[in-house]
Amino acid sequence: MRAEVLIDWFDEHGRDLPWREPECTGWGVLVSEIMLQQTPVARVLPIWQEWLKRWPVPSALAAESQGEVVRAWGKLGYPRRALRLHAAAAEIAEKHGDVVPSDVDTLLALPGIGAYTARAIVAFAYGKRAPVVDTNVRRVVARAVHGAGDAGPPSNTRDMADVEKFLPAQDAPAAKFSAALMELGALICTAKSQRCADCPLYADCAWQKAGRPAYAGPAKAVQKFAGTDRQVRGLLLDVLRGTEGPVEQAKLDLVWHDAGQRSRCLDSLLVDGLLEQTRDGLFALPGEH
DNA sequence: TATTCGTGGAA
DNA sequence: TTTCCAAGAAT
Repeated sequence: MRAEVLIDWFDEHGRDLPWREPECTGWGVLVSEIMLQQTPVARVLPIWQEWLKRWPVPSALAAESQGEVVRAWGKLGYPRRALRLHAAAAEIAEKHGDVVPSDVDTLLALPGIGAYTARAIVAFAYGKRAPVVDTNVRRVVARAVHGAGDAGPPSNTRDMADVEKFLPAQDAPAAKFSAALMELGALICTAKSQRCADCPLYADCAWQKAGRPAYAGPAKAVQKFAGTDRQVRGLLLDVLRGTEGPVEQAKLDLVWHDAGQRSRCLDSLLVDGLLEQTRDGLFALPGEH
């Protein structure tokens, strides 16, 4: 894999996303990375714009109530991310002078920031060299390098070692290479309907040379949604998002027929801190009563 | 390592 | 209509 070829392609075809603008702060990049975990760019864009305008620095978000942050998270999904981002903002404000850390280990210590996000921030916010491995990168490497139809089960150590081999030595080109690799997976080397005719790596892609064989690894578990606790939790939380103050349990009872599952999900939301119960037994978003 | 955690658009 | 999947993290 030629880094230079990929970088040239990125310069010409990469999307103009606001968190890629030179004036975007480390905080802006951090917020984008958290929001983009498992959520498509198109849905993140308007919420990100709103958040950065409303809370331009970590301390601003930290000063907000948890409930308001959960409400502003809207329907991006996986709302525990909103609580973790709120907690990370507080920690950055208190311990790091309101500046997003620029080294992997410090970032990894923050809530909601794992192996991918820590390195993405280091690379994209600070232009430093770090192996950034997400689902796009894993797929591109699986195809272009290993000649497989798709990536097998993740192994962070092995996946990062794969990328490390191709990562340019200098900071700036390495950071751009990382962005380019992800972008290729997002725009060209997609999970389905690949656009191989437009791929800058076409000439020496191992998958092409092998005749583009289908994925041969272990079957990937497809996540169900309808009828799961995730759906019920989402329905329950949505009632609170759309309401000003606390609500009675009777109001929540309307969203799902199975009382046992409803109760279990309500409990789990309380445990997660996404909901709280008031002294009168009403339910509210955290910190809003 | 395998599960769990939302949501909505596209094929 | 159903199925797939979209910049993962925590446990």
